[in-house]
Amino acid sequence: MPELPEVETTCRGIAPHIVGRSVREVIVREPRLRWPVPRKLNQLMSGAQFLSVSRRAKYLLLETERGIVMVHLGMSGSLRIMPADTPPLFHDHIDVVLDDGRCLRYHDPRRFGSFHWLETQQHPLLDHLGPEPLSETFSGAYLYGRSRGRRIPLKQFIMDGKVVVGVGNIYANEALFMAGIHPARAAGRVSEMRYELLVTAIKQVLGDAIEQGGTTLRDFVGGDGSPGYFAQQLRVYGRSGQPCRQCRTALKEIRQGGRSTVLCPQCQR
DNA sequence: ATGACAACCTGTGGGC
DNA sequence: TGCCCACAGGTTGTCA
Repeated sequence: MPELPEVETTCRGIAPHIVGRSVREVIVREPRLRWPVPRKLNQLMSGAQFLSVSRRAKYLLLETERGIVMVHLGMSGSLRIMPADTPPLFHDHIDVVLDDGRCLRYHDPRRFGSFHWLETQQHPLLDHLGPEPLSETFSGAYLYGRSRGRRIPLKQFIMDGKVVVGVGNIYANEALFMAGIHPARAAGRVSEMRYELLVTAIKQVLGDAIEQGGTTLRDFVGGDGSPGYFAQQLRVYGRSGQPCRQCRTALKEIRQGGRSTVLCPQCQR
């Protein structure tokens, strides 16, 4: 479900509901996520007040006065605010019950997501992450420099979190189309000028998707329950075989690193 | 260091 | 209608 825009939408959606609130209790119904959920989460968090909500890569950082809850939504995770007495559905694995009678509920059928407790801002999973795609340091010159000597296909290169975070399969496809570059081109053989175009495209597509509240595929909804509206604007993702919006050529689908890539063989070289 | 690939898990949709 | 396989928005770990 979530790529960076969906995580950012969740971040903005839940923040107003939890900042300033205190934790009444934490209910862990299913601790077997990507990594085991700490058994002591309830003990650690009960009574603590939330100070801020932020995002690093696709991790949500829920800061309390005692420590930070680091949440990843994996492929199918979501966080919603709802009345604490709402009967849990199948796959509603964790409730963070608040002092106002509501709760932050974590739902994740595939259990690829995670909950960590951090005593400080430091964590091994955050150590080797690349720059944020919407930051100043993520530039054409940066990508060009990082790509020299690399033979990896360009799409896999920009989806590598050590290079840049937050570019998932949907938006990698979209950005490469927007920049007019073939996804299978070796990263090390792309010019600096084309990397400038690509970086501009990545920033634009992510920024637009965030503005629209993320891409609704299947049942994604933001923290307040409202759907995202970006799906209707997708240029190539999910449109294999359909005509390119620019040249009407049939879009082609290939597989890269086990993920599907959709491209226009005419517009992307 | 790099790149290829399996692994984690459930749900869904297409083809037969 | 029902069964089986392939695939789905992510990331880590292992191996050559």
